[in-house]
Amino acid sequence: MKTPLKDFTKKVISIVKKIPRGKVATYGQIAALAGKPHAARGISWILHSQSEEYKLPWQRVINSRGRISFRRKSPQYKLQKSLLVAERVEFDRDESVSLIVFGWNKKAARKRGAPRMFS
DNA sequence: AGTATGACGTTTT
DNA sequence: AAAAACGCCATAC
Repeated sequence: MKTPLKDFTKKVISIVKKIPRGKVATYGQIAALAGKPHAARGISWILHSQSEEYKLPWQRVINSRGRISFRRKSPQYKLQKSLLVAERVEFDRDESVSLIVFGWNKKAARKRGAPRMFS
């Protein structure tokens, strides 16, 4: 047995599991919901190491810009994108998701406004 | 205890 | 606007 997970981590796990199908949340948003608004980085560790163990819908967690946080060519990027597309999440041509439309909790989208669709 | 890693976020160059 | 710097947090070793 590994070291018991901290409350924060368990909280994060339970929150991630609550993200509805077809919606996405950001790392910072989850961290905030778990009580540590600045632990976005910690979230990445959790998803990286515990997603299999706890069957987390890790694909529904993206960064604050509404984009997938992997390099475009990586297999993980393609996997995540296909999983999301399968849930009816749409990507615009900049490979970004509108947090206004698909964000689980709209507050995250608020802050920064919708990702610029054209530039 | 100090360093390294991880899928981040915000501010400053 | 793009890139770098900085800050932040949880684990592994």
